Amino acid sequence: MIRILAVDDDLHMLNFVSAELRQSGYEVIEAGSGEQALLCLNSKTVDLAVVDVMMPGIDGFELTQILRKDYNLPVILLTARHHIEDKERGFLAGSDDYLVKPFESKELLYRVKAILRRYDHPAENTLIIGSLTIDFKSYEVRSNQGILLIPLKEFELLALLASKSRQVLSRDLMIERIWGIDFQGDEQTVNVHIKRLRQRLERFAPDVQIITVRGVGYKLEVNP
Amino acid sequence: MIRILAVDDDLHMLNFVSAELRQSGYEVIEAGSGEQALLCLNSKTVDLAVVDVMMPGIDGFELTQILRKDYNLPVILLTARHHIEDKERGFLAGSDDYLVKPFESKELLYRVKAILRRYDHPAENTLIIGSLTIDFKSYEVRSNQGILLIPLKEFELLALLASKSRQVLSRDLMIERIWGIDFQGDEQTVNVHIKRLRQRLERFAPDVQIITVRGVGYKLEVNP
DNA sequence: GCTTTATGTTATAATTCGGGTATCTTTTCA
DNA sequence: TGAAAAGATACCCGAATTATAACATAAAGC
Repeated sequence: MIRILAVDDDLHMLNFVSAELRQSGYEVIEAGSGEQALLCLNSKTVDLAVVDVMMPGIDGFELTQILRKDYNLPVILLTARHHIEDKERGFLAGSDDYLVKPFESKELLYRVKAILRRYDHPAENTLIIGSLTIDFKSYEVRSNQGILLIPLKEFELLALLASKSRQVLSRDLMIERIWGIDFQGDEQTVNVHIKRLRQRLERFAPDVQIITVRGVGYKLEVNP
Repeated sequence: MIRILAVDDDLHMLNFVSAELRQSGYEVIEAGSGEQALLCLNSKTVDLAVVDVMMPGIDGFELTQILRKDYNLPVILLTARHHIEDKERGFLAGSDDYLVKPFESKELLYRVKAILRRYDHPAENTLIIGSLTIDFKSYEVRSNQGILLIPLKEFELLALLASKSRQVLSRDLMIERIWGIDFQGDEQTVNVHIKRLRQRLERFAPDVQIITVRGVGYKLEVNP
């Protein structure tokens, strides 16, 4: 099931959008504000976001930036105006598409489809990285050495690193994604978990390595 | 260099499109018909296609289908009409986006960028300068000699110089951009980092050189 | 209820960077 | 030509960053 996050402070519009999307077989999560949208993402994974530009608090541009950067989500922006400057801001923020209200529902659906088609949708249950297979459903990690059951936090850390393999992720980002925005603890926590994960990988999948980039964060690399 | 295939039987429009794209730094290959477009693809690889709908022979819809299916190319369709049926046909054929003529050139450019980004096109996260590739996501520098991991400050310095290659940058500017406005230290610091960077490049990418412009600053140059 | 495991904290060790400084080299121009 | 300025180079060392280990709870399993 493909899950779409719809964000709009205008309830009327929000209902319209989600009704149309649901009718086409998508699962829709509704959020009345940018803040609420981010909360939703902590508990649910989604495949695409449809976001209104004009909102109090975190506005559409800001939200788009966060969704693209931290969650790697495709975004369709909705706006009442169609000034070129708005489009410029939207695309700069990283939106994938831009719809001017009022629009026909078909228009929205086509654009949703086009984007999902392009994201060739690896929302599967497993992720293969080097000799490792990470199974999100069973929370297992497999390699040619067998099945490894690892603690949740380490699993999440590995999954996060693997989902953005080769990219350096900051400790900050990891904490936000794994522990949540309101985690009180230290960044040292990440270091410790990295250490534990490394120990496991060392024996279990020596070709997968966690590289430290001093001053920035960590990344996952696969050696030949 | 990102290469875009522009297809239109209307030469006036074709010139407009390719001029705009070229001005933004893309390499453009022009084709006056669908048939010609397919011919081009035999000799050149391209990253994206901008296709007019109304063409004699193979029309835009048909071409889109072929490009998507056989070449896995993203496609932006251009049309004079904006009937919803046309958009429907376009999206069904597999286009990624749809622009109605007349459109502003910026509109086209944003959509091109958005699509390339959607494809997670390497060009969006990397800077290529001579034999070097600077990867901002992995903080790696690659050349035909392999992968180089360099300290953060040197990486930032290289990235800055590369992003403005051939332009002379003052030490002042570099400090402001890399260390921040409130850096207390000496301009000598820059010299030292330049020295270190030079040593690295010497072995790793001899075609890329940091030139001193006495009394002004440094610039990056690529030798043939 | 006892043992084991998970997870965060704290303390300490290890490492690497990055900036300072001293000295040598080159350039410039009086 | 030679003194002064700018830059290159070599080296040092403190401090910020990260790694590691040991510990303390809490949760889960038996």
